[in-house]
Amino acid sequence: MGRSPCCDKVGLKKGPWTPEEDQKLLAYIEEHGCGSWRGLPAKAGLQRCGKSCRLRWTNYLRPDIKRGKFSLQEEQTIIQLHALLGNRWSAIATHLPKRTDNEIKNYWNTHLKKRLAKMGIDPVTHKPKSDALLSGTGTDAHQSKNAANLSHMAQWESARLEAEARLVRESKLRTFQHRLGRPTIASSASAAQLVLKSPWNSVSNAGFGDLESPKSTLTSSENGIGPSPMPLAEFTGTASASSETGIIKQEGEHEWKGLGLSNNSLLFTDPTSIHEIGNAMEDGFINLLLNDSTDPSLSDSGKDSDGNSGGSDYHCEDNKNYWNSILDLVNSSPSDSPMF
DNA sequence: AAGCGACGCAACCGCGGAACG
DNA sequence: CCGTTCCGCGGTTGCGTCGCT
Repeated sequence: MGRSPCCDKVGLKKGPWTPEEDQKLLAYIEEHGCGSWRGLPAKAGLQRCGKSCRLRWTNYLRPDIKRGKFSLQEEQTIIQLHALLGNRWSAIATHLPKRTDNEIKNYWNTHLKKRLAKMGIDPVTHKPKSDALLSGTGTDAHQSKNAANLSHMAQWESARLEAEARLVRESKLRTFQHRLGRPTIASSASAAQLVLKSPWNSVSNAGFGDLESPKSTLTSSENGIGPSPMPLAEFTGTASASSETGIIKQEGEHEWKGLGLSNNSLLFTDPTSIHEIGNAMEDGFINLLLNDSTDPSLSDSGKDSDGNSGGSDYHCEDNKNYWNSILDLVNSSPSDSPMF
């Protein structure tokens, strides 16, 4: 249908932004808000296209951006959400207060992806590389059915998170504009508690008894009150090299150490335990789908910190724990942070 | 001290889809 | 319903910085 360019290519500046340009953009947005990006540059006196202005604002100038090193908890959150969502950086960003999707994407590509690769984990599938190869050979009908179910649930969860992300963004925008004295169109989502449920919520009594429903409760940031992000993992910092596991830890990297699941935290017993992530991503769902899962001891809250109950149950437990931790993660409100 | 490659981050590009007339 | 415009997302690139030789 023919698409006009986002801006006239001639006469528009490209490349790094100067402090003067930043100041102009900031001043304009503080004055008028960021309504139409297309018309903004001309009004703000900038020789840039609207796209460039939007990018500069969202990735750099926004006052609610935290810059600098990612915390361990943030790293863990990114990895877990990436396992769930894939390269949906904007959705991931909504669960990381004050981080932009671009920053998360860059951090993933430059740090986390390499780190997982070093640990023998496919950063795309979050499965151990050997398993990733094997997974393509499965011909069993039962297995493929389970995989389809897994995929289906993951798709729903993904779609739900995207919807959440949109609502959070809208809420943040309204908050900012409200603070600028320009209240925008009222939305039913504003200041309201939003509850989005995944479809399998409704079948929890028919086989997902112990699976904490991936229900999200979003509270608008306008009230400025919200629960603190739950701790997700426990790390112990170390700069030592681990020749046994083949993992070379660099300065600033951390050994992922844990003791099982405790108080909504996913804990790894050793660096190799992260290999369980891949299995958990697939097997966790499959187990949940296949098992009766009515054992109340499988719920997060009652989980023993030992986690080494042994035998095949051990894998099963870990997988459930892993998936529950991800669901817990996405259940935590992304809007708990004071955005402005 | 200079050269060179690796790395990290900011910014750009193209596409998909929502919104609107 | 269709065509057009605009926004936002994800992938990619380019350039500055750092560290090694």
